[in-house]
Amino acid sequence: MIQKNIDCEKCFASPDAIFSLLTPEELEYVKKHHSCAYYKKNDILFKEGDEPIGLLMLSDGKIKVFREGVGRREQIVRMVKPFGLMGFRGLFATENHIATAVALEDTVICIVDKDDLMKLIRENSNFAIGIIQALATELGFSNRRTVALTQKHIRGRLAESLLFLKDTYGLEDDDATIKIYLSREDIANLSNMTTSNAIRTLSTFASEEVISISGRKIKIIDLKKLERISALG
Amino acid sequence: MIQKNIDCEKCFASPDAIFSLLTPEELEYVKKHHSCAYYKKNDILFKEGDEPIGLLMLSDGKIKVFREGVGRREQIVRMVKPFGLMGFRGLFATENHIATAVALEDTVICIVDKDDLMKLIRENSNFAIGIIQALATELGFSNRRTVALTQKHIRGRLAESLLFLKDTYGLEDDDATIKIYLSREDIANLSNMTTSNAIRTLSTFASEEVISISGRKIKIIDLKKLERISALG
DNA sequence: CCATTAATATGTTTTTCAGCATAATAGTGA
DNA sequence: TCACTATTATGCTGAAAAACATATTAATGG
Repeated sequence: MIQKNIDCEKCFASPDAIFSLLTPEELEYVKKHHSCAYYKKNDILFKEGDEPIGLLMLSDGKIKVFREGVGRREQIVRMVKPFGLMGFRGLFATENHIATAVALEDTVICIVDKDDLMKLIRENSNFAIGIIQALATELGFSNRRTVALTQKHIRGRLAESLLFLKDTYGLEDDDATIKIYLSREDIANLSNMTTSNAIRTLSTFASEEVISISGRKIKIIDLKKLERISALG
Repeated sequence: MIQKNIDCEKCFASPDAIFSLLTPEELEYVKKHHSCAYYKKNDILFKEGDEPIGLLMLSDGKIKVFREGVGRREQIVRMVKPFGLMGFRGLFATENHIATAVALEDTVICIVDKDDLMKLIRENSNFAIGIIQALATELGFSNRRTVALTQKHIRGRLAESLLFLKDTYGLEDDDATIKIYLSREDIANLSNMTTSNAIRTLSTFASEEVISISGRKIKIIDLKKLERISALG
């Protein structure tokens, strides 16, 4: 699965990626020592219980990270977009992965092994602060999400998920269609509801002309209304 | 509210506290530059929307951290025990507080302002890693909790909360009574249910002889059973 | 110490949503 | 291409939990 030193240039070039915080020497070092991995749609990057191997940066593609709860029902806790970091939390909490990561489309990731990661954190305080920022942002997201998922009703949860997907992956050229191709089941697992209810509620939103649906493509027609539904709960 | 340089010795002496990672010089510096703050039961440490001022370490007491959701209903996202860190997440995510912290009993905290905090993180990689560990652990907790709160049924959620309180604050000398004094409302806000349902379900647990209740004191009678209820959902 | 308010307790009603069933449609592999 | 499977769609039923109502008990302040 893992091929050495191919095709993560984007990770090293993008100003959005955490590697932009490295010194030229460190960057050179990482370029030499990292690995790349390629995954096809539905491939598993890591599973709950696996030992973390280091820092994974998504170079290309989309990933869902979920936990299995009661009755193997999955709850998506994160959606990753390019240059997002994964897989290193457990290293620091000294535990194995508590979630599973699956590619939603063909995906390339960049891997920095744990020793190199620790080395960078120790040597470069900017990089360490970058890691802290990533965790702090993610924790904020998680706390907000906990409350939204537990307190909002189905319509509110689904509306919030759609807005979240829009914010995360953006819109297509029509400036309306959410740039992700998710099954109804994934949308349900993101929004803490059954697949039936995700389908049903999406249909309702469509009939209310808040969104329009064409297969798995979801177009936001009335953003204000969608935001209102989300805010109201 | 804030008095300078009094009574946080514990924070500087405990091997459990993050300050144990500081060099003697840094420790001296923090001892000189920190502040102490004293709060009575129900006092607010910080509110959702407030600007973070630095790192808060709980020296003595107990604190709940919650977010207000739909209809001002509060969801507790964290319970802090001595030497736990608070209030710095927003500094790194560059946003204001997204939650409110309230003292559950008389409380002493130690405050390191943000400039000093940044200085320590930049200078001492062990300290930086300590901060990373705190965030990583908290994020793991939050993710687990999201799934438990959304997927488990009332009994499972309440059982889990009781076990969580036991693990966080420990047991009294009888090795059974949970060492915290919480209102039913707080228990409900921790467990994502209405106060009525918290009261009702606690009564049920008592009648099933899983716990026994004496006012706000909760004694765990059948730990195995409680764990089973929590695991089952 | 009493009056007032807050917290706890418990019963009843209503809403929300999960669970199940069934059908139609879309995807996939031999 | 056709058979087979997965996904989407929709209706119906029942369980779970919120909302509401009303006592009862405990805590608090004048």
